[in-house]
Amino acid sequence: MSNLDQIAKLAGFSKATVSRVLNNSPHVSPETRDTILAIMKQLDYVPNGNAVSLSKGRTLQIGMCAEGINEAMLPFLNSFVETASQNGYQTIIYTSGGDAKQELKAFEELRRKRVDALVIITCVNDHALLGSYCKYGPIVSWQRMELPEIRSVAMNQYDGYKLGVEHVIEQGCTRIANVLGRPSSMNTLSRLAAYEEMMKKHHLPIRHEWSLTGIYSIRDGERVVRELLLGGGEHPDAVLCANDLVAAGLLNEARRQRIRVPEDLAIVGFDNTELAHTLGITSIDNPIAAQAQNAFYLLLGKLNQAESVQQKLQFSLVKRVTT
Amino acid sequence: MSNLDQIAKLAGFSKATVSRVLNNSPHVSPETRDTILAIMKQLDYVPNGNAVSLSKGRTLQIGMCAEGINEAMLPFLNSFVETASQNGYQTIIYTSGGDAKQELKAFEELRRKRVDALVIITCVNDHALLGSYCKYGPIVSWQRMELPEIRSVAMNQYDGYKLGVEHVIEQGCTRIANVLGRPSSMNTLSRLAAYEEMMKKHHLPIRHEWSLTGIYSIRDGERVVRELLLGGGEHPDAVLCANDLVAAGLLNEARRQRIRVPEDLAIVGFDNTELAHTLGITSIDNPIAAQAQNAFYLLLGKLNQAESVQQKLQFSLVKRVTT
DNA sequence: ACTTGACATGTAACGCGTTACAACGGTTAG
DNA sequence: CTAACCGTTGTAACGCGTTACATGTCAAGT
Repeated sequence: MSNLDQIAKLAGFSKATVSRVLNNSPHVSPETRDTILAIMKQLDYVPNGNAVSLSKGRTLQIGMCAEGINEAMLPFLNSFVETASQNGYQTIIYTSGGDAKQELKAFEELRRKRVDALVIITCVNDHALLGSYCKYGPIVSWQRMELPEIRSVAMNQYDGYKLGVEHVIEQGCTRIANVLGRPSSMNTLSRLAAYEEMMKKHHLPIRHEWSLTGIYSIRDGERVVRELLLGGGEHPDAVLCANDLVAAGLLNEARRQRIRVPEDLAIVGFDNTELAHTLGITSIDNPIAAQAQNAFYLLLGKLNQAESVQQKLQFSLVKRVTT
Repeated sequence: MSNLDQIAKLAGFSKATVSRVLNNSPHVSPETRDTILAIMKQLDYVPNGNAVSLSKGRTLQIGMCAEGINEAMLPFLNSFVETASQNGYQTIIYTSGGDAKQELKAFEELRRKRVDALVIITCVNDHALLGSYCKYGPIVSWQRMELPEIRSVAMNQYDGYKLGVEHVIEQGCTRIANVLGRPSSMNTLSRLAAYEEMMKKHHLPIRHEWSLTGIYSIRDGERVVRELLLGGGEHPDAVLCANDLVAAGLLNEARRQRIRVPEDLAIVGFDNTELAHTLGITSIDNPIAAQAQNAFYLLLGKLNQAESVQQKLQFSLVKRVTT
């Protein structure tokens, strides 16, 4: 492995000049540049990334912190990685598996200068703890955050959810259930608030036992059918789901149980993923890719780009066969 | 930001001793250790990751190179990231979007010592070019590789595919179609070979126009219905799909076109993902998570673990409602 | 009493680029 | 003819830990 010193000696210049060539400094004569480039090519030289990071004080790496990678976050992940890559940044994935200790390691990497910034997909630790890492570098969250110092690219779920509630009401549904994710998250609270407001507006009854939380996956969605639709007494005639995965599980299990969709049960997903398209699930479109771009530009402090992306950010409802 | 020098001065010891404390060297007296630890805590010190990587000559980071992240690779991705994390390694995602230049950047990161090793999910560049990077660090591929020097954790698709072909023949199908991925990849060739062998064995006709390639996604799967099942003349009565995504698209579009599954058409997926479970697609189970673990241990040169994982590596067929 | 060795700690070089500042030769303005 | 300046290149310190080797101390072994 050759290093900068060797290049300098062979070329007959100082390290500084070689470094200038590497960094495209204008203060190098064309002949010198050519000479040095030739030697570098000859020795098959590339600068050591760690040395560069150490002396420059930045790594061009951004950490992404999540419990695990699932279908729901793929659009965000892909869009973020791509945007970062276009700007010369790489993305490191930290998964915690829901373990706070493990997640903390990701935060520490910011302090240790292994990454220049952090994107938080999910945060298991206390938000205040996360906030205490803000002094080590920029942090942006996809989720809504309680802490003002951590910026978030999440949109107010309130508006999106209202679209869904309004839609099923227009379809003639009156017994509307909610299937939600993390119990006390801002998302869940916003969605519930939207639900209650719309129900009140239309003078429909709010049945709290029809709002389930802690539902995330396909399998969770299947379980919901039993809990919500198979017991005795009255059943909902519409379910708004935490995401399309849940909607898919619900749809599938409902059909297996001979519940007719949408005649007996309307189902609305969230995020409008490929899966919703495939299964024909009505879903609330959430411009996730644009949020990811925003996240990146916010981290870089390039607000202008983020603002220009902002315009794309609004919910819409895509009607398919489940409503 | 405090550094090791400051800790050493404040504690009244040399840098070397402080470093020993950081690295849990046994050659430090307990009192010294306590003193130094106390100072470190007081100054809120953590060692700079880049400096550590530079002097140790390794980063504890592994690069993962793919065209983009999709559902099909999530089990691999998650399993790999988790295994790596348990062993103190982090995973950096490089996506190329199918661009060879972009992919090359990922390879370069190995040479530049930004990552200690590489896992290749898909390789757009010439395999020989990838091979030329072997001298910079360990490389393992998920895909089968033409080059012997690059190890692969892919299983021989031949065996798995045979299960699928045999299964649909047992179900009474005789006009069997293949829907495959990358045209000339080893996977595709193996699968075709398995198909031809089984068809010959059962004296069934091989119709080359029923083997499509370049099909990867849900939408591709939907398209296949038009190409394979809607024209005039004879149609296949079974389709083996490149993966579960394709199977899902195919199933969905087939139903939309009033083709009865499995009566008129049997569908078999590949990989046995969550999606196959959800949609009730018969699928060939591919122990992807175990392959990912293998990949990691191969990279580390810890063959023993890899071998112990090896036992789990065999295909099986999971029958569901599409056959 | 003397060697041998274990243990604790220090010294200094090393890994590899980057960059502030200095220096040198030559040009141009006054 | 000189001061001011530009372009080119070098010097040396810096970013921050790690580690091979050296040194000093004290106890066990003979």
